[in-house]
Amino acid sequence: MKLYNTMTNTKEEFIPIHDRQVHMYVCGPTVYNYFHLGNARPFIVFDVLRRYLAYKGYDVTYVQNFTDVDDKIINEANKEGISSRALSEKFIHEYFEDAHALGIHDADVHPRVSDHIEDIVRMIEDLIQKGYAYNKNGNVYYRVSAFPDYGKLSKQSLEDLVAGARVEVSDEKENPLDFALWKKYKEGEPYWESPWGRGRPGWHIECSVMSKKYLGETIDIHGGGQDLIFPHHENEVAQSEAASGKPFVHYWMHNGYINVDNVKMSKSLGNFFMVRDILKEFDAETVRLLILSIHYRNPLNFSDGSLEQSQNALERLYNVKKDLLFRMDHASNRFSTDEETAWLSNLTQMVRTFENAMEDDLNTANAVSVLFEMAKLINTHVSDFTSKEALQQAYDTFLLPAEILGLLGKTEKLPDEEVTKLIEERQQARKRKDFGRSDEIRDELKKRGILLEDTREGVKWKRI
RNA sequence: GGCGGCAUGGCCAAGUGGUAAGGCAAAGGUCUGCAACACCUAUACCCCCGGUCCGAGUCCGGGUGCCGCCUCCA
Repeated sequence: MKLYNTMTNTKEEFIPIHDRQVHMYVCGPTVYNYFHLGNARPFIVFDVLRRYLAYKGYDVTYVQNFTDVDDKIINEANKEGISSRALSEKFIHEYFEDAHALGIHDADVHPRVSDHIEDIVRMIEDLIQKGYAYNKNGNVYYRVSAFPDYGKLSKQSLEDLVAGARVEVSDEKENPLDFALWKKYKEGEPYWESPWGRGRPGWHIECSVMSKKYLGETIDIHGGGQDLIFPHHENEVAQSEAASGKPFVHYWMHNGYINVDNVKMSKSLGNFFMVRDILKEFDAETVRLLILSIHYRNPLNFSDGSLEQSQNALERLYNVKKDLLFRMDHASNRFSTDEETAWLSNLTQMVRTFENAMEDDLNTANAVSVLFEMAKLINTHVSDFTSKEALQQAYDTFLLPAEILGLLGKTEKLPDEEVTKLIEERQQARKRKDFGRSDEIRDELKKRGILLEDTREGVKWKRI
């Protein structure tokens, strides 16, 4: 499998540190609000990467943190007049609600900053001791000049960074690029005791600490949005490698943004769509399909019709699934014919194509297109085949890649007795060519969300 | 100023130098009592100008336009 590594700006063959194990860390949300579509992209993308690696037989350990100590949380909590803890508890809960709705599997560990203060303090002490950090009046800063590789991830030199720096000038800092590891207590903020007095950790140190704690000093994959490359991930590299003297991450993966009118979707610009709101109108798998229809490193321009397009496309795939289920109900128990076997072999071949796409730097856009090619192959020939065995195999083969992408997971409830009766009555009406009554029943069922289709094999129904 | 990305049919979107995937929408047709599903058919001078090559959407040079990071941000 090849993965694009931001550190080297090339696609590289993926070789895990430990033979069949993969340790990956993905930056999780700052929990002060519901998450929006842009936030959802990495959650979905890395969820799919993780599923694929597991499918390939890797034992994946996946860590995604919650940032629950942060300026934005403090501000929001103060605005609402509740504690930071209460606010972050609420939105951690809301995170899981939306993530589960989107079919995002839980990480193996979801560590929170507030549960790791001691570990953070220890690492900061270590950095001070090694000369990579200094305490000024209860604020502890990372000494960027002590880490010669600073800038290697974002491909910036210290001089260039200083020239473009828009950071606040502070008398306390030796260098304007030095960043806070520990922030001195201020009125109205949560605090913990530390060797430097009361205070709270800065943003970047948490990921270094929690990544090391749960995955070790050197990990396989670290993921997140492109906007985290600098300063967040650059700073993580500086902290972790300074402390351990070892490489921090083998493969840095960064997803592109979701744009609205070609401008990055973000909270600060206000041009965002919350997943919570989108899910009121659209199915979760529609959102997944939209995001997976585009290569993860490319920008996704979100517009009015985006979700409708994906919704219609998804329906095409579901039609195949439902059709196969319907036909399996009406299938014979004989063994597959040679023609059926050949057909299935073509389908299976497409699973290889799917894997090739996934292994080319997680090209889910191509992987998704394979689903549609399978759909076409099935639709074109399925009416010729009647063996239950063949249909079941086609069904399994078609759903295998879909499952890895987290699609086509919904199952339909059977229609209730009354609906079944109406369908039967309509069949009788059609037999005696009473199309008035027939259409009446069809309209009635449509109102109840059930769509009827008359096929050569019988009446098919589906929920809309 | 530094670093990076993008530009492919009405829309979305892949594309490893060798006849331009796939989806959505619209059109015509087949099937159907009608419809729906499905299938078939047509539909792209790949932002511009140079260059390398037998051959370039793909490589090189130069433009144009748009965007991002360098401050919180997925």
